[in-house]
Formats: sequence, structure tokens, C-alpha cells
Amino acid sequence: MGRAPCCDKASVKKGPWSPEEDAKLKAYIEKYGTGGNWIALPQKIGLKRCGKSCRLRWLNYLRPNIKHGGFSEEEDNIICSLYITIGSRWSIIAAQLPGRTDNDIKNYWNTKLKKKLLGRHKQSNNRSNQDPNVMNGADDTEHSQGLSNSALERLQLHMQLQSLQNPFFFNNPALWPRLHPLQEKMLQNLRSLDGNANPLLPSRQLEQEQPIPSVTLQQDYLNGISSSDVSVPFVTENNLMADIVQSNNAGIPPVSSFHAELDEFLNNKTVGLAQMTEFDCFKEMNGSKDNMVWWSNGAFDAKSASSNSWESEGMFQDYEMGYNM
DNA sequence: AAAGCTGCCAACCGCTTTATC
DNA sequence: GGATAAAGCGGTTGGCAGCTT
Repeated sequence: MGRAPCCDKASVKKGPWSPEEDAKLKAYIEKYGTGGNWIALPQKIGLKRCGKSCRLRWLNYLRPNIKHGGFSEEEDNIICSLYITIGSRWSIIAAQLPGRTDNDIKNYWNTKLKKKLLGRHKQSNNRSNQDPNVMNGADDTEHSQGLSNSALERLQLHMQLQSLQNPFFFNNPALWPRLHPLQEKMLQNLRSLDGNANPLLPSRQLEQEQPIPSVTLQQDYLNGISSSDVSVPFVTENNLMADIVQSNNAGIPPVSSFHAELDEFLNNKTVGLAQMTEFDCFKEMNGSKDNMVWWSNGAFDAKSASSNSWESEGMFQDYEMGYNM
């Protein structure tokens, strides 16, 4: 038995909003607010619209200070950084970009930014096909049935940036940081799908080849640091995010090399072998728990933070999906 | 000039989370 | 603590505009 519809589908209007409807909704909300009940709102003002539709229209279009289009490079950087870090949590990403809506950012990512990043790398990687340690472009996604596109994209972006920016580092597995077991598992799964021949993924020995229950993995991930190896912090998304956002909130240029490199990358600057600064996203994430202050420092509303924080089980879905294959 | 293609974006759908009783 | 309703969220779709052939 399904859930009851929020409104009478037959009697509500669908499709684009007319200027009259916009004016009605805007005038009412500006005067009285939403009254805490979107469902009842359209009836109050005589709109033949679903409450959800009204809410969406207000949030994405009518709300004051909404910006449309014209994303700046700084915004590109933030979106890209956060996407790599947390995936398609558009509401969280939007919370870091004043005036932007989650829908806007989502559309922008899907139609432009993703192509700008993955597309360009596809070209650059085609030129370096001879090197099995250098990854291919986004098309390899097709070979990875079962893995979420979001997780895969993020992984690809991580690694593509690594390989582009620092071939020396990338070709020397000994220099690689220790990954979280989940991340290792994802890499291994990706490799195994291609019979280990997928040039997207360089071969890398797992240090400990033993099955880990997903519950344990989740717990480890929540802890951020392995209880058995405190000296080598795992790659956590939180720490990178804290860096990215703290830089942004302070209104100062980003201090992280990740940001700088990403900025350079987005601006299509050439990076040669001579420029071997250690571009290491992972290193950026080796912060302390203090970095977590971002989550509660008012950078975005606490409700959003709580409902979307790492303690939400959903964040592990991508990883688990890969692990459980 | 017109048909087909592609990119973009507003809006919808349905699932999940949160709040309330 | 469970049931229900509302809100929030992310994925998907439909339609329009501009471009290509």
C-alpha cells in the first residue's frame, strides 16, 4: 500500500508557472509567510497548485536574493571540491553558496561542470593511453555496474586530479596514503570488474585482505580514524570539507593546495612535470576533529546539518553498494 | 528553410527524514 | 513507541531554445 498523495492530482495545475501565479504566491508569502504549512497554502491564496509545487517555486525562483546562472570560478571550485568530498548532497553544497539553490547547482553540475572536468580529462587521458597507470575518462563508468555513479565520479575526479597534477606521485604506489578500507574496497571492486585491466585504476595491493562487515566499516568511517592505526588517519570527507568551507566562509583565498590546484585545473592552466607540488587531496584531509567545527559553526543551518550529517546512514550507501557487490 | 539534435533548466516524482499526535 | 502528515531532498523528465546538417 502506497502513501497517500499530498494533493488531489486531478485538480491541481502542473507545468510552468504563470506570472500571475508567481505574483500571488510571492505577495502572500512576503506578507504572511508560509504559515508553516505548504500543503494548505495554495488553497488559502486560491492557487490550483500542489503545496510541494508552491514550496519549490518559492525556494528555487521567487525567494529573495536568488542568483541564476553566471557561476563564478570560486563557486565552481567550491562545488567541485564539495562534490568530490560529499557527493550529490546538493542541499549541503547549496548552503555554502549564498543565493544558489540545490536545483540550480545540481543542474549546473550535471550540464556543465561535470563535463568541464571529466570531459577535459578524457581528452588528456586519451593522450596518455600508453601509461597503464594513468586513468581513462568518464566512459569507464559503464564497466562498473552496480557502483553508484556519484561515488564513481567522485573517485574518478579524485584520481584524475591526482594523476594530472602529480604523475610522479601517482606512479609510485609507495607514496600513496593509506585509504579507508571502504575506499580501498571500492578501488579493488572497480579493478576486478575489468579483470584488473582497467587502466582507470592502477593496481594497488591491499595491505589487509580480510572481509570486513559493513557495519564495522560504517563505524570505522564514523570514527574517522581506525582504532587499530591511530597514527595514520584515514581519508575522511569531513576534514577536507572543513578546509574548503572555512576558507570560503572567511572570505579569503583558500589556503589549501587542493583548492589552488583545483583552481588552476579549472582554469585550464598547463601543469607540467616541472611543477610537482604535492597535490594530495588526501593530505588535505589529515586534519583533526577540530575541523569538524564547521558543522556547528553556523555556516549553514543546524537542521540541515543534523539531517544530512555523516551520522546519517545514507552517506554510506555509495560505499556499501560497492562493498557488497 | 526545415528537420533533427543537443543542451539547458524548471518542475515533477517518489523516497527519506522529521515533527507531531 | 508507533502511526501519520508534512517537509526535505535528489533523481528524472518534459519542453523550449539554439545549433547543426
